[in-house]
Amino acid sequence: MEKITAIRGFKDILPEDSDTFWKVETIARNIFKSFGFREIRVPIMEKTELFQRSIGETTDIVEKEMYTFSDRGNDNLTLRPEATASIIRAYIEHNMYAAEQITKLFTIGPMFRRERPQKGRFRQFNQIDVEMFGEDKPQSDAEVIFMLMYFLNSAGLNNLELEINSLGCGKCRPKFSPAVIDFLLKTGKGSLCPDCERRINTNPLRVFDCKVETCASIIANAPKIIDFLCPECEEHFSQVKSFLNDLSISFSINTRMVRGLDYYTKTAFEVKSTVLGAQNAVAGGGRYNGLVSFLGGPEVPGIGFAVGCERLIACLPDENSNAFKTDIFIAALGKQAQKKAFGLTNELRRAGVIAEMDYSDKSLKAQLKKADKLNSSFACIFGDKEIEEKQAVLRNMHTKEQQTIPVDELPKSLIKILKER
RNA sequence: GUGGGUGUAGCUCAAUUGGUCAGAGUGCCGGGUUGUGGCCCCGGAGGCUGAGGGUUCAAGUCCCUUCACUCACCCCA
Repeated sequence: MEKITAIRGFKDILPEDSDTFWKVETIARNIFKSFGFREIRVPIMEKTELFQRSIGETTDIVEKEMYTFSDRGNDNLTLRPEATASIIRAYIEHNMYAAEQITKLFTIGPMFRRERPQKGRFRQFNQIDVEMFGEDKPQSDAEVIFMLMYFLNSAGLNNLELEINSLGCGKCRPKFSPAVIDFLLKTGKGSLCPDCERRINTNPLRVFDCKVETCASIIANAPKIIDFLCPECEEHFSQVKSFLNDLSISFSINTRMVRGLDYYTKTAFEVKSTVLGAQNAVAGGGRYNGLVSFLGGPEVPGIGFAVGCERLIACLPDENSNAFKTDIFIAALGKQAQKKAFGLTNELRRAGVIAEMDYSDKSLKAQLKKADKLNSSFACIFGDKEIEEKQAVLRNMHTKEQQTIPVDELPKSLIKILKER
């Protein structure tokens, strides 16, 4: 029989790693809460149209990475490649903008992108996603970035680089794009890499991101977005920088950072780790002031970011040994003891004690071996003999010290000892 | 989608120019006398050498195909 394996790029998160995910998510929830963000859980699938409209028809995500299919009712559906679109959809659908001026939301869960897997990149991966609606003040940009950095540091990340940029708005971008295209056609024609030649027509701003050396050297002299910002965007950007400085957040300005999704305006930012390899972006985000209305909602500004959980965990120093610990192992010897121990073990568990036993009536030696393997702090030796003498033995597995406990006080005194240690 | 690397016991890896090559360590199970774990010693289970085809007297070892994993490009978290 041929064995069935998981889908390519889809990973099982095994118990050892699951603990780490749990820790990271808990830190996120607690920190976000203190900034006033509340959790929203949105579906994993949406109508394809939602992503096409929000992310942009010509982006790589929409063009070739989405898991899109028709279901049995011929509805055109897509497994979400990111969370922002779904959250905005929910925000509009439930008229959340009417209930309050500012809405702060976050969600945690899996995203799907059909890319070629590599280090730090999977087809199903988890993101922690944060969105804030209704506020356009530069403080909010700084607040969100500050919260992100605070979270990443709290999760245990150290070697991080924060890069920010401004992408302008609907007023300044139309002036900038033609300037870039013009420059590329004049200066770069023929010397750009094939990908960039193509980008001139499809998405000229992306040329800025190219890593090919010849392209990079050409682009070094290209017009910069920040030189084209309208007075409003310029003021906003300088305020953001100023507030970040006030919050002691160090950053660098990357005028070539453009980000892959079409909807960003004004502030864009990215957090990179130096220890990850090629896929070094741990988190990224930005402002998207036109998107809510573009998706059918009111004119409400928004800003948000996403953190890649797998990438975050990948750059965590791997000291955390998530060894499973057991409080007590009940070593039952004999038929009668087995029967009573079964009740005892479950009684202990009901009291919140991590208790284990063995059902096969093995030798005491084998059972203690098992207790040791389970990383048990204590072993309770509980045989027919102990029942006879009405005294069970409690063995401390670290110190080897043993004490006797009256059998008829059994669950109670064990719970007491274990809770008080 | 494109390119490179890799695929041998649960895990990490060995197997001279194709010729007893199917191994080691670790892990797992058991034992080292009567009811006391970790160390040590001994024993045991466990592999159609990723899959399919070909060359050969003979193939983990060569060739082809395929699948998977992995790294990089592309793009992004």
